[in-house]
Amino acid sequence: MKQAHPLVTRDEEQELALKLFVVLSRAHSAVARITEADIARHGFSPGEFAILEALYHRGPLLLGEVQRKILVASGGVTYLVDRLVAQGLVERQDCPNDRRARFAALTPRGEALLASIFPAHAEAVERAAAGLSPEEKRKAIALLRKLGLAAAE
Amino acid sequence: MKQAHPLVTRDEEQELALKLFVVLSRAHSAVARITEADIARHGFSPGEFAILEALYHRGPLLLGEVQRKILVASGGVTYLVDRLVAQGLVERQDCPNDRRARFAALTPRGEALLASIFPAHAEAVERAAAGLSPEEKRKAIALLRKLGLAAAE
DNA sequence: CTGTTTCATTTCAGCACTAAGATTACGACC
DNA sequence: GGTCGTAATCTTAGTGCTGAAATGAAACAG
Repeated sequence: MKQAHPLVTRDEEQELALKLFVVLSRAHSAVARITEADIARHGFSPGEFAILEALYHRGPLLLGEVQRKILVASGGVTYLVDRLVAQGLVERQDCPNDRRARFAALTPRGEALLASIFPAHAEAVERAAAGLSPEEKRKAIALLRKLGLAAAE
Repeated sequence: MKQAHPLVTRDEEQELALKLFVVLSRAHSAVARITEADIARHGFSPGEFAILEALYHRGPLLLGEVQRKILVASGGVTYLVDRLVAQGLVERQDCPNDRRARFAALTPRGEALLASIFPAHAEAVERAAAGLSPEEKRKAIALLRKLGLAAAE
């Protein structure tokens, strides 16, 4: 299909890949450090907050959907949802069509909490990403999406 | 200084930042999943391998330098170096100028091991990054570096 | 010197999460 | 309508790492 890029040797290609991996890791960890500090202010772990955010924006989700969305191991979903249930922010609901499956959904209290803390969180994310202009953000989004989709096969 | 970008509203800016954060997280985790699977083949955790790699490419490093390079908590360096010392791959060396500080350095066995496994690891990273052309990799590297440096303050 | 502050590393307790296996339920096919 | 493969969730034991406090050493002020 696509011929190897003729002006780039294998070694240069490999060096680019290694460099890309380094800056990707460092950028992610620098940005995550900021957003996670904001999350920690409210006493949540990253995984807990990821679930709250997913349910807040998409409504009730099957636990398996939650797992795919937030990328944790199967046991992790159970663990995290249990903790949020214990805080009264999330509840499990039986799935009418499939007795194996269950929904996770925000309780009214969880809904209210997220409505109150999400705007400030979005601003923290905005500050963390403030190093790029809107054009640059758009380019970075397109490139990262392409990279991520290819790496996920 | 730089005027707010006049064609982009606050809400659009925030949405871009949130989207960027999502694709950054997903790209990182997709790529890391591939490289960590390769690392696990040799029985190392990501942190252990990061230390081996740093010492392999830069030679002996002070433990504090290792910490900054691989971005772990202070206790993490001690823990990880201890494990590598127990496997005979790394050794601690006293620092002549400062009795508080210590170097970590590869042993001959660690050096030989890395020489034997690093090429295949580099190829795994190359495959993980194969979704982008060399031009795209260069653009992504520049953008991610800018983003990462700004987020790290 | 002496005291205080700062720095490099280690110790230790604890936590967020993983991975493997168990459980229960669906679905399709004889 | 049993059987078999597969899917969704939960259980459990364990791990890789964090964060705070402790240790010991340097640096600097007075």
